Formats: sequence, structure tokens, C-alpha cells
Amino acid sequence: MKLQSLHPWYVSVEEAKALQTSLAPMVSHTNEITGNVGHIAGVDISPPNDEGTVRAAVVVLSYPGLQPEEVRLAEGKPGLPYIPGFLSFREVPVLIDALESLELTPDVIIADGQGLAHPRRFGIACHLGLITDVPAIGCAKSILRGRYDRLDSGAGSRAEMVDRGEVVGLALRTRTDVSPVYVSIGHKVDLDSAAEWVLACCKGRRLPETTRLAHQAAAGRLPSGRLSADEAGRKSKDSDDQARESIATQQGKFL
DNA sequence: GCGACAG
DNA sequence: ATCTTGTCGC
Repeated sequence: MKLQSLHPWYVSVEEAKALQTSLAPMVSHTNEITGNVGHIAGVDISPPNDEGTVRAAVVVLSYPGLQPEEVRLAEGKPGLPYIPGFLSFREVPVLIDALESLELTPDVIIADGQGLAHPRRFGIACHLGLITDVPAIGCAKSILRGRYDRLDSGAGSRAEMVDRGEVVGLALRTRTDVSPVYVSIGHKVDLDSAAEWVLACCKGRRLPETTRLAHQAAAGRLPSGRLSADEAGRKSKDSDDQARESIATQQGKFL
């Protein structure tokens, strides 16, 4: 896929901070996800190896079947060490190579980290949304910014997270009695839609399939490439059909 | 000055 | 991100 080049990536923390504040106003908080979502992507980075290089992975899943259809990998030096608030400048430089080699164009991207729930309202999900121009969602396992008070224990429960008086995200319980994930807007999506997409990817697990498989791919446990149109393609088409069917019957119960 | 701090 | 042990529930 073609990416927008907005600025240099290997910059100092001070430059990164200035870029974040100047890019944050470009983020769209409006839902622009169409009804015809066929592909959802997840991205992740491995921890650095002994030479200090990381492996970036992007995995494109069919929707609603959630079967992997394309896996792309890239290796390189992180743009920065891990510094809270600057994760995108660490991970995205290497992720760019993987994203550019993508044949499929995802309709939604789910990032492993924050979107708006960030000190300057510009987490990695926002950054990925801008450079890909694809609707993006932040789904983090822990909090960077924001507080919430009460969250019911049932799956699907959510609570607004507030930082400096602004609602920056949601604590979302994806499974009953497990710690929530923290969802925020990345780009071209609203918060409620973002939560629905995360839930739709969770198949009864705590984390979305996108993050799970991207994590496996970054760890080198998934073969890269376009899954062949025969067995894998038929498999994912079958599970898409099955998933559509079960969505239809579930909706039928409420009509 | 101190604490908090995505991956 | 990593590491370890114990506990709970199906």
C-alpha cells in the first residue's frame, strides 16, 4: 500500500514532540468506516534482538471471518528507545517497510497502543492512521493517560477514560472478569465505533485477533506472504460466510 | 520537586 | 517487552 510521507522519522525527542502537537489537529474523530469492511489489519514489533534490531509485522485478516490473508515483515533499527509518549517514533519507522509491501489494503487498522489517550492526543494509532489514510483504532493493554472509576465485570462493559477533563478513550471489558483493554480513536473513527470493532475482533479472548496474530508474526511464528487463494482462501471465505451467518442469526434474535 | 509512564 | 509463582474455574 502507498503511504503518506509526512515528516522525517529518525528525529530527536524534542522534534518528535513538536511533530506530535502539529500533527494532532489532522486527526479525524468522525467515523469513516464503510459498511463493507472486508479486511482488518494488526501491527506489532518484536523486542530488540542482540544487535538492537526489531522485526515489524503487519497482518491482514479477513472480516468477519478473522482469518489471516496476508502477513508482511520488515526488520530495522527502532527510531527511538522506548520512551512513554513516543512509541510511534520507535515502532513506525520499521513498520513502514512492512506496510509498503502490503498487497491488500485494509479497511481498518488496530494498533497495539493508544490513539487519542496520549499526552498530546497523538498516540501510535493516530500516527498510523495519518500515514496510511486508513481508519485506525488504538487498543492498549495498559493506560498511558486517563482515569475511569467503575467498570462492570461483564463482557462488553465500558467506562469513559478522562484526562484533563477530556474523554480520551474507553476502558472496555472484552471478556467477563478479565482486566479491560483501553480503546481510543486513532483516525477516521469515533470512539463507540472503535469499541465495537475491537469487540468484533475479540472472539471471546481478551485481545483482538489482529493484535494476537501481529504479535505472533513479529515473534517469527507466522510465515510471511499472501496466503494462497486455494486452501487458505477457501478457508477464510468459509469462515467469513459462517461469521456472517452467525451475525445474521444473532441480529435476528433482536428483531 | 515528585510521581507517573502505551511497548 | 521481559520473569515467576500461585490460584481459580471449567
